[in-house]
Amino acid sequence: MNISKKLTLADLAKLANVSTATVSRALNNNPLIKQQTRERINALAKEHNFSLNAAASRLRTQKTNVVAVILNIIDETEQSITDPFLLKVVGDLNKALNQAGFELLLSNSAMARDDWARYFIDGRRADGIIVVGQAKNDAKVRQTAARHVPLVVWGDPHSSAGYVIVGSNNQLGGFTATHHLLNSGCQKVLFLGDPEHAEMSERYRGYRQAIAEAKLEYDETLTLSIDITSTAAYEAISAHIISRGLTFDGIFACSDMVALGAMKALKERYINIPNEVAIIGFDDIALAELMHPALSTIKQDTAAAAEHIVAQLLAQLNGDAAESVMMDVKLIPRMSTRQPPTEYR
Amino acid sequence: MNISKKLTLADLAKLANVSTATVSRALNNNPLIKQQTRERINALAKEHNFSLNAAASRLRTQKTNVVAVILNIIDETEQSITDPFLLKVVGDLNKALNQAGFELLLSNSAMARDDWARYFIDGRRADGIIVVGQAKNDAKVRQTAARHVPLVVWGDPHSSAGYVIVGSNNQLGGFTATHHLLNSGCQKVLFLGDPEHAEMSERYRGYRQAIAEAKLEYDETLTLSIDITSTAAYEAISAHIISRGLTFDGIFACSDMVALGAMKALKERYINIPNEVAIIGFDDIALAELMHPALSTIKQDTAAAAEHIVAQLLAQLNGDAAESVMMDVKLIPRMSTRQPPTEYR
DNA sequence: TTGAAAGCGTTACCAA
DNA sequence: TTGGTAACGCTTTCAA
Repeated sequence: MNISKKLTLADLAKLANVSTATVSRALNNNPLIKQQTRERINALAKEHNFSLNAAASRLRTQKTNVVAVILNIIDETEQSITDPFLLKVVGDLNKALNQAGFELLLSNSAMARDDWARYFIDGRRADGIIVVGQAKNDAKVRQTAARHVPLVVWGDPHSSAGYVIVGSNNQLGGFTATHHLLNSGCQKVLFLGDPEHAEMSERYRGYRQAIAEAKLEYDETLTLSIDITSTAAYEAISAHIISRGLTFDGIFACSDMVALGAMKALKERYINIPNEVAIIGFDDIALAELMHPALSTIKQDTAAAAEHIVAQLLAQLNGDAAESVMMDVKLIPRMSTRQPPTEYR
Repeated sequence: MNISKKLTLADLAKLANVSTATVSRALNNNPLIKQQTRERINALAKEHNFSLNAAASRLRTQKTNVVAVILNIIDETEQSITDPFLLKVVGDLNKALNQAGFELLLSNSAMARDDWARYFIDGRRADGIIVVGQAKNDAKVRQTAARHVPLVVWGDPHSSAGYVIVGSNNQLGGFTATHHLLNSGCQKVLFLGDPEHAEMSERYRGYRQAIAEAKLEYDETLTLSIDITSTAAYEAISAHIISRGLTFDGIFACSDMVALGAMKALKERYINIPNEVAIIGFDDIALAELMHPALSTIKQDTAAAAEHIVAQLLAQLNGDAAESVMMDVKLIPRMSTRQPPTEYR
């Protein structure tokens, strides 16, 4: 369109025969400005396709209206970026941030520079930081929190670590999942996940608690510690069956992706789900109900979580007190844990 | 840590007993600066945890080192943000952009303001724009391209639309997929997708071409036009079988997610895959091989694509000529199209 | 090899 | 209700 040099606010002021101060106020909907003037200037701005220079505005106001979102995962080994659950969280965060007038600057721990607070906050690239996932080691998160920058972490709220955490009640989720399996007739429930990983360790705690409350003996060979990926799950279940046989009749997988890997291993051996082995996951990703049999799971409400995360971040930006939030989880029973009719039992 | 006011470059200059110009040059690795001075200043900067104010820097240089990535999908109805393929693309773009020294500002078409060029480029929020997906209607993309801003689109390179496109050879992909089904013994191949959608329409073209080349008659009742989601696929296949019966023995699904929806519909009816109906998808998402049976598909190399996209964007930023790039696709045969042993045929 | 100083385009204070 | 003007913190030209 217009190849001529980019219009500045000063140019617009000249065109409108007012001061730059007036134009600035009009464009920012400052109530001081007379209604008529505001409309005139806005019309002119639209006509000339004018838009404020964000860099200048940010320099002047010391505010960026940007939030850095860091996917805190270690490529390859850990829960990888291919996990649809993470995308769901990012998508919901994007929506919540936009509604609050912020933009989303995306990073992940493999890329973000060593010092998040320094790079994003001191460097005036963002006003606040959201970290998705506590990973196995939250050293970087702690380091960031120590700088007292606006920060909210999606993780496990049980771990009171000196920073604000929003997350599901993982322990209850683990308990509910395991309890559901036991209720469906399982006697030997296997845990498939990473008991060292912040959120997963809480799910594991819930698992142990459900076993204990059912007065069942805990069998440590039924705790399979793996990376949180489908592939690792597939391999672990396959290896277990090969070396020890089918020593379990239920699986609590610490995420839906992990559950899918396990299901593949079972199906390959023509082990019937749920009759021989029932299985339940965690997250309720879109794929869960597309599986055959449809995968039972513990649903995390990511949309609501995203709103809480943004709300807690805004509180910090306004200098108010922020607090961790524990989200409820919900059992979604599907075919993969369906109790068989009595005559077959 | 340091609660005192944020250090500026000027403060650092004072501490080092040099001018601001020298500090600026030192921090930006300007070769004019004496080695020794540079080291001294860098050490001081590190010691004081100094970091440049990006806003000021951007204002001065008129460069942001940010690229806006817009997920061009319409929520709910179209290929939704829950498609893991999109996350893969975003992840790979993030990596490629970081390597080139850029950050990724994430948006989606539902959120990005009406005029992308104005908002991101004129507003100095980003130096360039990457649009992921041409969607059904590329009006917004054309409008952006008309502004002659640095822009690269992930889409179908066949559609020469006045902007630079990087994407797979979708037509060949569609042909290869359909040809593979026919080769595996299918006679009546159903197309499941959206022939109106830019990339999908090319896959559809390939499908038609393969049918024609095999001298088979085209049956229009075997073209199922649906939104590009698993749910729509599940419903369409279910409805088709109910109303017309099993009139097909192969399905070319325009994406893996669509294929998964179709598989669910088949399995629910105990229709054997691949013996009664073979099925192939497109994308090769991580889940494809986790399905049971594992899903045959056409693999798109997203990592390589991301690098091409960034390279073409960089070319435009440097004022060089940029061109569309067509990526090769690859057939990944798995169990969902496995030819049964001869004695069963 | 370094320094002085002019701006980049806004916003917000103080006056009018 | 509006205007004049001094910053915001950096980079870069020109001079030394």
